[in-house]
Amino acid sequence: VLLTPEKPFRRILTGAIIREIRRKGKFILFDLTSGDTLTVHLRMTGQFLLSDPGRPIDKHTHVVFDLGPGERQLRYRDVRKFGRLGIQSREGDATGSLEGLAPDPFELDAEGFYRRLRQKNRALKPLLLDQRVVSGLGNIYVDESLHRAGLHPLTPAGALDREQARYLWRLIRAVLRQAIRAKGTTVSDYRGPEGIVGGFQRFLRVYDCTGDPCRVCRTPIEKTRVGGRGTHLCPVCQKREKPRTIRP
DNA sequence: ACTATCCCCTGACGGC
DNA sequence: TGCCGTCAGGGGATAG
Repeated sequence: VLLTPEKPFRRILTGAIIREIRRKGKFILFDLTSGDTLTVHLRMTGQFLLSDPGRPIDKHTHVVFDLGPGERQLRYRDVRKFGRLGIQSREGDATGSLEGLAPDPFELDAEGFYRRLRQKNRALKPLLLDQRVVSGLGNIYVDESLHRAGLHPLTPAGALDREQARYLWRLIRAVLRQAIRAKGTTVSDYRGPEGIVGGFQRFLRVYDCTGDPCRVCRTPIEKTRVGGRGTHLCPVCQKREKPRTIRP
């Protein structure tokens, strides 16, 4: 392992062996045999790409990992440079801290989710995007989950009863599972490590569907702004009023 | 405790 | 063609 960044990076990564690659929320975690962990967040435009070592390094590639003789290189590319690479070191810890990060939808059960939004006055969408409440959900998957659950993004989180919270949780997990199975959502930049686009954009029902007819009621999908984020919804299926649970 | 706003950075797109 | 404003899968800092 090798390359560009700072001293602790080179020191810890040079010659390191990756024991396991994990995910927590939006973080990719490379556990090394040394006990240290490389933590990565791709943010908006970060990409890991496997590349033949001979290929020229394009101008947006910032880190190159040599994986060993005869292996392709793992290259970190990031047009907007919002992504972060850090090291969680065994002793002192350092740049790669995941402190405060909530469990993700595969680490938390429906009851735990309900407890986290119970008696909260915050609107549902900003709450779901808050990585200290639940991790792993971004703008696309929140919009998609809320539409499938028939919930308006501004619904006060505390207004959901236990059954409604469980229902939303089930749909959140279903959306994420399907998106993972489809290998991600490519609206524009996302690429998998082999450079290929994801497949979940084919299943989007509101995100990036402004003006298209809602698949449930044919009402045109609207785009608004909630908590400073672009927000897509069906004005008929997702009423601001009292939420209701629809059994599938 | 929570909201809104700006900022980080680059590229794409629309209007003039 | 060029210039300007706006917007983008995220999230941290700061002011109110």
